[in-house]
Amino acid sequence: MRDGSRTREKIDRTAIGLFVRKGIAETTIRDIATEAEIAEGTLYRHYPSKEALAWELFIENFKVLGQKLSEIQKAQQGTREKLAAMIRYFCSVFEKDSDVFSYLFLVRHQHMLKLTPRVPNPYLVFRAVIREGIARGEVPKQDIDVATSMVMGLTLQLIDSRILGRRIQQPMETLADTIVAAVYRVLSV
Amino acid sequence: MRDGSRTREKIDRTAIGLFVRKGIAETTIRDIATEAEIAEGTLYRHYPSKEALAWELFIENFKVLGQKLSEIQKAQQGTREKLAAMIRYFCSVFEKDSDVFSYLFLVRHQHMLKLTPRVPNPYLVFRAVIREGIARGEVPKQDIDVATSMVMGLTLQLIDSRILGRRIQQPMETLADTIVAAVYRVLSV
Amino acid sequence: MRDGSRTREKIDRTAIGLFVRKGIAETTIRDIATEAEIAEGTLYRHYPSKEALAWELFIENFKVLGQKLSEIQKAQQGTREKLAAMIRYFCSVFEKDSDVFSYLFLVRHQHMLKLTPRVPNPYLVFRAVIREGIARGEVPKQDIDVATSMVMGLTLQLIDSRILGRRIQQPMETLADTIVAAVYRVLSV
Amino acid sequence: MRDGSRTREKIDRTAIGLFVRKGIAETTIRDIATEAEIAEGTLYRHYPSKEALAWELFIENFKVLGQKLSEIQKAQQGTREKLAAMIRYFCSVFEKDSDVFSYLFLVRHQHMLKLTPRVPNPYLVFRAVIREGIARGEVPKQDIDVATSMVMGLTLQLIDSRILGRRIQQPMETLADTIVAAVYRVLSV
DNA sequence: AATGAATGAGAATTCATTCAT
DNA sequence: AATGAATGAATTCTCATTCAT
Repeated sequence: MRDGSRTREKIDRTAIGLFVRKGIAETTIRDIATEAEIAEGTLYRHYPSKEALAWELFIENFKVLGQKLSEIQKAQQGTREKLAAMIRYFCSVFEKDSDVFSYLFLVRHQHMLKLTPRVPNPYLVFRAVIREGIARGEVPKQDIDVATSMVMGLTLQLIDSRILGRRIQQPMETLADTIVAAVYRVLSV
Repeated sequence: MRDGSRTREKIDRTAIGLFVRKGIAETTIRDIATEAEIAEGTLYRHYPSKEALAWELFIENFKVLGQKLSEIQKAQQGTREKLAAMIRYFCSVFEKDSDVFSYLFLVRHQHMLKLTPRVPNPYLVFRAVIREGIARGEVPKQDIDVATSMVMGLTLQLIDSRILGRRIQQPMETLADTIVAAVYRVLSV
Repeated sequence: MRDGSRTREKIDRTAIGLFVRKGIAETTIRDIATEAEIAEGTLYRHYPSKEALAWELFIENFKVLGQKLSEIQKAQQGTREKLAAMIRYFCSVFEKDSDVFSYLFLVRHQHMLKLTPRVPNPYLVFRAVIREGIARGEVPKQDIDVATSMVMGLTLQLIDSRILGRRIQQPMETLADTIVAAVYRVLSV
Repeated sequence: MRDGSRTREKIDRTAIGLFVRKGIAETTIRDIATEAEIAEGTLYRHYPSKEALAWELFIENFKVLGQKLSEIQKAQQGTREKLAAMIRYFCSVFEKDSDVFSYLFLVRHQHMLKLTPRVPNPYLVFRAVIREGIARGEVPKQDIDVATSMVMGLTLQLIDSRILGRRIQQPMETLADTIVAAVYRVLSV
């Protein structure tokens, strides 16, 4: 049991790193096994297939992100505070574990359609907060999905530029306040 | 003599469609050949490899988009008009040729690092316009790259939601004015 | 008719050169067409297939070599003179058209078994001369095929070293007398 | 764990046999796999490509032959004994493992230019012995490379005729003494 | 006669997965 | 649980040959 979970963590970390750097299709089981210093067959003790590995790594981290956002949101009172806390969390997650965040970010299109409404979902958390803000009168009335997309766009595109590492080089945490301010200007119609 | 340009166009259109729908790695040469109604070998008279095909389809369309944006921007006087025209163009391109636009959108991370500064680049066109707006005093002073990322984020995330086709269903062109207004609020610091 | 034979000669020369330099299997029709400055389809006006091309180039030149050797041999009286003239001819052919000679030399194994006894054959000419020399008492009695192989080996291995161009660098014609002398010592049992 | 050395030997033996019988280009991976009773993919666990397989089979056996000749030569005192032992060894190798010998013989031209001076090389061993023989006064003074080529030609052409199997049918070992005698007559200027 | 685009059978190679140890 | 040799289906790519112009 000790060994088992150690090995699995090594697989997870290695796989996410390679998936982000080379892409899933371009990463072979052998690549993962070599970098994780295990045998190829060993991977199959922990995951039934490469596809399952990619999916699990996505869905587990996606869920956790959704849950965390949900908790963070609940801990705040006003809409502005909720959004601010969520965006700050997004930024801090990226800085703390940029591989995991980048993985979620880069492969989300491939998996999005497989998501059930049950799965805790960052987009839906943002959406709920904005919807509630409108209901409470803290945010002007507007199309909720358009607003949610724009709010997320402000955040994600900065992270995107940061991942590409070309333009944005400051830590995302530094930018959180800027984003929050922009989000509020956008939402004020 | 038979002229290959017809064949090439068929390959291009088919490949982009499949790449967007299934992903590049998941699309086989046979898939493309079958759907384009050509022989597998024929593809190799037009592109030396699948990888080259994916790259050419990216870079050619990427360049054209950059060039078009550049022309559109030049045709306008004020910063607001420039940004408005560019965003409207983005939206209209997506509606008119959503496969090409989606392809650029979805694979840009894989190719971005291979771009030379010489290649006409949508991001850089936006950046130049915003920079000029600041210089002219039409836009408040602020970090140019942060501003550019946020402006693009507003637009791209809406398109993203549109591609996933779940939340945003209205045509992008309808949203252009909403985006432009939001962009201006964001830029007003 | 003018054009036809010109084209054919260009094909022949180009093909032999490429076959010797790269090997037959490694030379493509496109290689030949490009270097001969013709279209790929044009080659098929002159030869029904690549295999036929390789074979014709072999057998035509092989026959000519056999015939020439036969004539040369007949023009001489004594066995020694016959052998000397033949070896000199071998050497001079190599110097004058080393691609053709190398081609015959390098691919002979692939084709040898397809030869009919009717085809004029250098080995058989040498063999006949040696056999006659023994019959006439000009050469000591010995196994004819062993003797013929050794005589040809003396000549061919020098040409081989010359083709590889590493050790033997003087023109083969310079070596002819040395070879003839060695041949005679070998045959003298 | 299964040990791959058995499999590798089977690949080697099968491949050499097919390469000699059909030619390298004409032998497919499938041919080898089928005859060796392995899967096609298995071959690639042992060699990275067909080309690498052909090269390794050449260079490994070439080296061994060079080394053996070198040892054999050292074990003898006089030049005549050295040459005799080497030629006898050549003949016996051909009889014992005619596929390996034929392979070296038939493909040497394709590989010769890739050889580094470091690789133990049969030609160079013969050359060294002849050079030493001249230095010692046991062989008349003469051009060393011409002499070496002729000595090897005597042996190799007989083997060549034997491979083609048409004229020479007696075992090479029977011919060794004949060759040695001829070699000596050739060298005696 | 010549062209070169198109064909498609066949080859090499890859790699997720299995399985004997 | 772990290993890594073996598998074989699937994929990319090659290239001799055909054929419309």
